Amino acid sequence: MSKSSVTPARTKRVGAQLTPEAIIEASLRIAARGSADAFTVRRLGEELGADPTAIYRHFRDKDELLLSVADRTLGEVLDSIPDGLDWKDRLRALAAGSLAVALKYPAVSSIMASRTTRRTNEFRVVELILGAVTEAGLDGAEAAVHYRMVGDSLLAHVGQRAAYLLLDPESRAGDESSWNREYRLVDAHGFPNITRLAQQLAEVTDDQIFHARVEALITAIEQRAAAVREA
Amino acid sequence: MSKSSVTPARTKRVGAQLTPEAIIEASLRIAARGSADAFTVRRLGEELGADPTAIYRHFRDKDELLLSVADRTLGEVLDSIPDGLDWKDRLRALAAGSLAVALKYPAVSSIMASRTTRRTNEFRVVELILGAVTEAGLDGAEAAVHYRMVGDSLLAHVGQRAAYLLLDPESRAGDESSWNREYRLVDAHGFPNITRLAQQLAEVTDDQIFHARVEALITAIEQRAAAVREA
DNA sequence: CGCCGTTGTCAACGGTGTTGCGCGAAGTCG
DNA sequence: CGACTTCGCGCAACACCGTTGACAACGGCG
Repeated sequence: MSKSSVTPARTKRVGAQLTPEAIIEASLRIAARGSADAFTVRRLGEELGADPTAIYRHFRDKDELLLSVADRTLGEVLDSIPDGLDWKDRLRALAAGSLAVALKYPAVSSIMASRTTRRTNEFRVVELILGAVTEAGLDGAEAAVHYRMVGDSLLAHVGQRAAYLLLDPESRAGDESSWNREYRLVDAHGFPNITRLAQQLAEVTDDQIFHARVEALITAIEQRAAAVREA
Repeated sequence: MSKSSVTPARTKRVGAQLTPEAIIEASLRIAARGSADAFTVRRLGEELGADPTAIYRHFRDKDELLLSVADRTLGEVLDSIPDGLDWKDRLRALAAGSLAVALKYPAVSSIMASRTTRRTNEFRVVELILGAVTEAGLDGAEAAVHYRMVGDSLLAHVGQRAAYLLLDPESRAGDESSWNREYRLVDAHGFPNITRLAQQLAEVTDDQIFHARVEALITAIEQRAAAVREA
């Protein structure tokens, strides 16, 4: 105890087959395969060529591993954002990057939709959004609330899309075709708007929705900043 | 086949202990208890005083039951919306009602955040939102996209809040305290905005965020309608 | 009455995350 | 250099999950 607590960092065995890094990378490889139930401890062991339970020597439980993996994907998002953009385009780039990464690792981001990693890359994302709303002209409590609005909305939308990707094929088929089936058959008297817009509802694309949601966030910040400036 | 298809409704046994109704109500009772893993087939059997697998005589699988239960909760939402509101207040009432129901049955709405029930009450909600955006002045593809924006955003936010409620206590404690712990300790040079706004970030309430998100949706519809009117 | 479909029970299957035990090798120290 | 400790790993097992198939009891109907 006396000596080991003096040099705790050196305790690492050189010949350790598994490292947190290797486990995280294997997790990403599995998550990228996309199939719904892909990311299990046993499959992770398979991918690593090791016993599944060996993972527990490096992460307390699957949740802690997941947080680490998720933070790694946040790093990918940040790397995709170019410098020199104004606040609006920075938020747009963040949104687009988040979506791309979420669709790349759906198993991860669907679970993380309502979590925080509390790790370094998350701090960088928070800083980025706060910088954007600050540049837009908000500060103090206003900035804090609008950061949370942007962060939570982005996370939620991206998690939604990822979760949808993970649905078993039959459930997804049911959801997908509903606009062309169930919604076409509703009673025209009771549901005039659905009846009138059935065709357009079936034609809406995910990208249109995503665009509308992102622009709504930007507009909201803009409006609030304008109101503050006036006061 | 010939006779049973003539009177399919009468096939019901009079003495049937279990009915779809009873199962849905038991599910709601369990979901309302709130604990994370509460809603399992075995616990449902316990609540019903029957064998867990008896449920499969009335629902194809747990997913189908879940869709039915979710649609029932949508009914509760609709019942909470008063008549005679203009489109903005109708959307606000829908949002508030959805949140209230989601927090009442977190186990249900957290799973349903990226699903559609394709059942009657969902049609009514869709009709309601479409009516609102129509009243706001949108039509055709514009109305369809903005309906999806509102519907998906609402579902996502509400599912997020519900999922958070279901987190095991230690994870939730970690997430909750992070604004007062990890975020207070970041490097002031690398993260000036976080450092400056740490106090305000810790003080943001869920209701403030919810309000901001709902108003952002309304503002976006308003702006789009104004732009369309001008053209 | 006797058939038959419906409904509940029971045991079991394959899957999940997780833990306790033992082994063997790497690092430390007399 | 040998003994001792430490620790990463494999193995077997546990509790729980959703789901299935066989079987028994029961009611309605010919």
